[in-house]
Amino acid sequence: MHIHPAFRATAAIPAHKVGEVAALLSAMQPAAVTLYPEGAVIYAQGEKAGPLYYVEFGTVRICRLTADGRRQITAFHCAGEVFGFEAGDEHDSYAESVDGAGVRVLRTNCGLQPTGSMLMLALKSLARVQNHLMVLGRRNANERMASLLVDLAERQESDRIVTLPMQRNDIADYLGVTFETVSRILRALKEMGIIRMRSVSEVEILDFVALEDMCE
Amino acid sequence: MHIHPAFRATAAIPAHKVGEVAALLSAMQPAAVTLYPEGAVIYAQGEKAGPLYYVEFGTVRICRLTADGRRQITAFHCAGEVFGFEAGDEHDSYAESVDGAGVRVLRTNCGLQPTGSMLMLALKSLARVQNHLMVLGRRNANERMASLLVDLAERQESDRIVTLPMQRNDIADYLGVTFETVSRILRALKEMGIIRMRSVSEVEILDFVALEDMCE
DNA sequence: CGACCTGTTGATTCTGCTCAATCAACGTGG
DNA sequence: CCACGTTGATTGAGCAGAATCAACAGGTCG
Repeated sequence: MHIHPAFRATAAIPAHKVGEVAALLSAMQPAAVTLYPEGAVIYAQGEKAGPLYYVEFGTVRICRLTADGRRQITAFHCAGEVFGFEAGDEHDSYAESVDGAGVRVLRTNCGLQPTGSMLMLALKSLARVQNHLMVLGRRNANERMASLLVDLAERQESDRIVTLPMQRNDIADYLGVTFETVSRILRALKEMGIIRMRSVSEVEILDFVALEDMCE
Repeated sequence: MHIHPAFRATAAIPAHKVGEVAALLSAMQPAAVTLYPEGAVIYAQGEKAGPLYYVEFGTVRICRLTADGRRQITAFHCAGEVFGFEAGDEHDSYAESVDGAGVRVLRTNCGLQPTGSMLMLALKSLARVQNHLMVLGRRNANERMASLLVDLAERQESDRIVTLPMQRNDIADYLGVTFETVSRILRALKEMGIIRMRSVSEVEILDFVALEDMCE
């Protein structure tokens, strides 16, 4: 990853995501895009919460640690999505750039009344997390990987080629498995003729229906 | 369970829960309490969403099913809590009474602007689910059980006696394990001297610190 | 070139699941 | 009152899936 992220082609923001945040964006006079290089912290655990963040390009991971150092990634956020919701006045998760991400701060001016679109976005986050809860609670490793691939395919609006912006370690901590298991599952999916790796971070989906069947 | 739930003593609503929903309750002219007997469906999957619900007494479970019938309980809601948030216009989870629960419908009159307290409650739900995500993704069976016990202890405002309003099956589907494993873990915790069972649904916590250590 | 990092693969271990038996509590009907 | 069926909980034996430990490959960068 020697090309500076700012100079890479920015992922197009999927059409279905533009509408739902347009109101919020215009209402909040978003600041300029800040560029967070790979691995950079956007906000830390324990930091005072408040503003929301809008992903202009790239990918962001939301993480939480256990006392003994195990990490769980609770969400990835791609271009066009909003993150940073917090119930208390402190972040109990932290956010990092996965691959060099451009992020706008949305000033919510906490005093003002929250807009309906803010509630709607919070509910989107809730739905997404609830869905992931199901995956972690009741799915085996194969199914977990399948659901990530389907999820990314939908977000990237392509059922042929899916790009994995994050590395194996991140996938593992998102799916609640080890990175070795991620490797093995990808191999298994290859041997089943469901996917093909074009490169280490590019998956070609050969049988999308099979993937979907695995996750519902 | 031959005593009709309406005649059982209603659980006191913990003090810390009254404040945060008071505004919402008064703003929404809640309807009368509806009594849902054990196992009754409060809303179904696919049903049109809209109203929120306030738990007056008893416990409610929020569930989701996989295509092949596996169930994940994404949340339990106790007296004083609000549930029913949904991102789309249909419920993609369903809600059932665990033990005979009294529930008020909060009419949100969807057209009106959502109140700040509504957002706040949605964020509380989000935080709770994110926390559970961590439990399912990165904790073993013992730690999962411990976190449920600590959670219930806090909600019931007692670090000595915790009542389990739900049965083993429900606990299992909440923790993402089998009900046999729940039994085994309770035995293990007993043998470690951390808990004692006063009855099948009443846990006496002998070493609260040990439990807390197990879940953070 | 050599050090390092990420990813892959193999061997072994172990946690929790599956299958199954047993038990206790409760309700029903003779 | 007792025999019986049902339901939920407990316990055991064996197994499977994923973790752990370890070796190695390929690419990148100093």
